[in-house]
Amino acid sequence: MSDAESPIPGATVARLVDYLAVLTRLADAGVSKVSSNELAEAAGANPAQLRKDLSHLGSYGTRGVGYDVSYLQIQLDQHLGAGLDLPVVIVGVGNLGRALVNHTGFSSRGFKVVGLVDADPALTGEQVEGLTIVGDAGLETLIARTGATIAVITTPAEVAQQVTDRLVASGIIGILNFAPTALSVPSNVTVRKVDLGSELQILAYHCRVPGSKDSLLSAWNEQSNELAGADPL
Amino acid sequence: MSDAESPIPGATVARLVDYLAVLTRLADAGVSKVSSNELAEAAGANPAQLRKDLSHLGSYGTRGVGYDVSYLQIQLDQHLGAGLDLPVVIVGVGNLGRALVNHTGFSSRGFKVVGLVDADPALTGEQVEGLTIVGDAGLETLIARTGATIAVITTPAEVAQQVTDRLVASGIIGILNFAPTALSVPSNVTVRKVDLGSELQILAYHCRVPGSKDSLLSAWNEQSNELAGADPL
DNA sequence: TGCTGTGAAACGGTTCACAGCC
DNA sequence: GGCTGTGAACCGTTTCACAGCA
Repeated sequence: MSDAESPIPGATVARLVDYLAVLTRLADAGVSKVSSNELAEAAGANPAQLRKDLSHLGSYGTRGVGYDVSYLQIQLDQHLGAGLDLPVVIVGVGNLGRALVNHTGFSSRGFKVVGLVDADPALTGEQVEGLTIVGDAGLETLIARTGATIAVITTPAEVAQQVTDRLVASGIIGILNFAPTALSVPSNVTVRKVDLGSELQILAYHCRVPGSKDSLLSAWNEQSNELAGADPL
Repeated sequence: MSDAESPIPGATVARLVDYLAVLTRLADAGVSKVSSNELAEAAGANPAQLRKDLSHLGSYGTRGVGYDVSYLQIQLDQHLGAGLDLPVVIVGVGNLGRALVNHTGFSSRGFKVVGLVDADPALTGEQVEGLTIVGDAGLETLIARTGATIAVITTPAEVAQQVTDRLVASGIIGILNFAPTALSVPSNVTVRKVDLGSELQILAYHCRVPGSKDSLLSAWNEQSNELAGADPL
């Protein structure tokens, strides 16, 4: 079903991306068929959910058999709009920014970093992975020249909003925000936030609580309680 | 309400972490009172949701007035178990791993990177931010010595599962996984996955679709349709 | 009066169970 | 028989509307 204009649930999209990654790996490994069980396990999902997810795009499997790996891969590619080599600019060339320039996960999924911007004059002109870092003032020109529509922000939180405003004014419509601050943008612009500190903190919370009693993490709490002013929980 | 044993909804936990970050910033700026409107806006949430979220931990506000910034900050700290300087080890000292060692968002939220592991013999012994990189074989010893219970994996996907197995066997109960692969762990271990490539791809999808027609991103599609293999710049 | 705290309704997403097809 | 596709039940989350309190 579902050939109308993509009403794909947001949560499903996130998983489709994972399925696609697994399919690509399987195809490279020469595997030609998968069942929903196998694919779901490899992607860390459950089979019923995978089938439900796929049912939002169409019926690409064969009952009693499974899915043809490369066929399903192509279908997901199309639905997700992958394989385009979309140009991306990175604003903020600190440690994280530099790590992302080299990140293989970007290129392997159809993105190409085409520009780097950093406000620090000491960095202007420096070469990173074949790209020349552009100064603050060059942001607008860079975007116009490269035709980038997606930007990654890895600046300090304090300047993230101003950078955002200039990106949006320059035609950027998608922002991946690593700065630990909320960004306000017009409704036609999409922001996705990734806060690495938050991720760790959320993880730590889930370690503390769900393990029925206190989970092993409380071992550390007790250990550090010797000279702790506050008590946990 | 809710003084029983923390049945805090998972989705709420993620936001509480953000509220806490904003509160910390406000406290540093000398602000002493916030309303749910202000706090929600600063954290990128909506006021009703914020109040609902907070109601899971207790009644820490004053009706008709708002919240006392530092008091609420302390309460969130306690409920989230923050402020403990939890020791964390990073396995895989590539570009991303190095960026995380220096990441201020870790230390500011109560985590301390206490160890680095990398299988590349060329890196063994190298100093990064005052820490000496330990070889593959030293993983177990490092964890025992530092008492770390949380690990960050930034290795290639191919070795992530073996690394995980050894981490778990060494007593690690929380893993932040940056490798683009699903990890299987015993039920007492919590894994949180962050796939940077996926994040970009999900962002790109949301840019393509929701903008009613085709959104500006299709401008790039058309532009690149002139010659299929053409690349920007 | 104004803002918090919260039941209750509405929503979206997940899980279940089985019909449908190979 | 086996595995996909999918309606229907289930569950968690969000939103709403207003009661409760300074």
